[in-house]
Amino acid sequence: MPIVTDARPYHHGRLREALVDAGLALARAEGPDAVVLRAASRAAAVSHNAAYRHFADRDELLRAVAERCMSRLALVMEQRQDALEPDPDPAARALSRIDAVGRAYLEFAATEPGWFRTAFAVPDKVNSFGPGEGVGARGLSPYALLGAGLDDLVEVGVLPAERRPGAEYAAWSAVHGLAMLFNDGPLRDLPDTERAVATQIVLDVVARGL
Amino acid sequence: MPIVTDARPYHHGRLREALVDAGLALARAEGPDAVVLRAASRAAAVSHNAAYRHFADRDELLRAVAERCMSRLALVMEQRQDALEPDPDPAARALSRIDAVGRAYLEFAATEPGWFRTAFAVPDKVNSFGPGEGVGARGLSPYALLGAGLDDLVEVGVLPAERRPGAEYAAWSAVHGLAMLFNDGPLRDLPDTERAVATQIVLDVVARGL
DNA sequence: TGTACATCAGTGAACGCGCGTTCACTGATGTAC
DNA sequence: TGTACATCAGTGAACGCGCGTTCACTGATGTAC
Repeated sequence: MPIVTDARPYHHGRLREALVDAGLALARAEGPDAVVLRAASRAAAVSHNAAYRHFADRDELLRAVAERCMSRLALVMEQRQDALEPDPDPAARALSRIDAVGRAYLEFAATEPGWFRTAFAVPDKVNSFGPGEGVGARGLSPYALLGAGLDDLVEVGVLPAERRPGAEYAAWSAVHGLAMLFNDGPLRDLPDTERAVATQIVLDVVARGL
Repeated sequence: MPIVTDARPYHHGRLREALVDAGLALARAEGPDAVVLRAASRAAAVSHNAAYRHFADRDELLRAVAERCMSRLALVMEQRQDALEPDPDPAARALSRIDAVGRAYLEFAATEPGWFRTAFAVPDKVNSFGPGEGVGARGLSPYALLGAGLDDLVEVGVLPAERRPGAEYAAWSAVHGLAMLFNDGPLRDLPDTERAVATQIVLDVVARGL
């Protein structure tokens, strides 16, 4: 029997999770480009190629991290919705729920720019990450949460059914664009008060336009 | 007198321009990250540190390239506007001119994704690049062209004056967001026909919302 | 209950890549006298 | 008109960086018998 003098055994035990956690920390601080195998291995206190026992290559790690980032976005959306005051009026409720989706998106981009960029850093289709990946507590992706909100708008009669198809494009583009302009774009130096104004204008225009 | 046997003299003559041109080609093919001193120098057939005679560092080259990209965007906008059929109705004319701004933006992003990303790759404020930089043939930046279009809308009575402030945010965000989702985002695999639909929806919603 | 052996999960050294940047230099050019 | 000299615009070698990835390896674990 070997004498165990160190709390850290030869076998890590949960290295895969540790690497993803480390990658998440890197993504948070520096964005997707910082999610590299060597840095993640360093953070997990493991030699830099131990990672190859758990990921085929760097891209596989990045995908795992990006999926977690997407989940976090979904969770923020859900939290924002759950925090709403109960409203007896179904139309008002549906409107405030979709508003919460948009604001959560912008809040996430503003407070976690690294994670936000990382969530969109991997090539994939609309419903990224396949079923059950990149989702929140209700099992819905951010895109699905947006779609559900729009469906509700139709149901309560706020959104004409004929305008429902493709409504995601308008809502998503506007909010995504604003987030990009704020984070990495020409509006990055806009003061907070002006940001709030811009946010309100964008959400209003989309709501009115739909 | 040295015997000149080579067409390429020791002194390049217009190395700065040659490096920017090379950087532009790199940006076009691979985006802003590919605008690196060594590759640009190679393309200009010059040793890789000759560049330091003309640029303080890599970032200065990137800025010069990005500014040219922004100019190209402005030029595409102007071309789209100039190509419009003359319309006697001032309101219709103003509307089609602002529509052309948005479509040119999306067209540029779609046909020149590398340049598009590069144009926004340098940290700067709204009116990037200072006066006279990043502008089109009329001396206006893309942002200024958008603003001018919105001013026209007010003038012809299509846009209520009280909604003019901040209207840039809504228009720009929507179009920028769609471009990002198409180019580097989750909508990158959308077929062309669906792209056209999404584009139309986004432009319609913004127009109606304003 | 013991043991041989396959398998799994790590280690450490090394290679190659391309980059930014610095150094000491040389060839070409222009200008004061 | 000639010439010394400052200045400008290049060259070539080198350093250091951090990365991805591969190789041959070793320590730990689990399982068939």
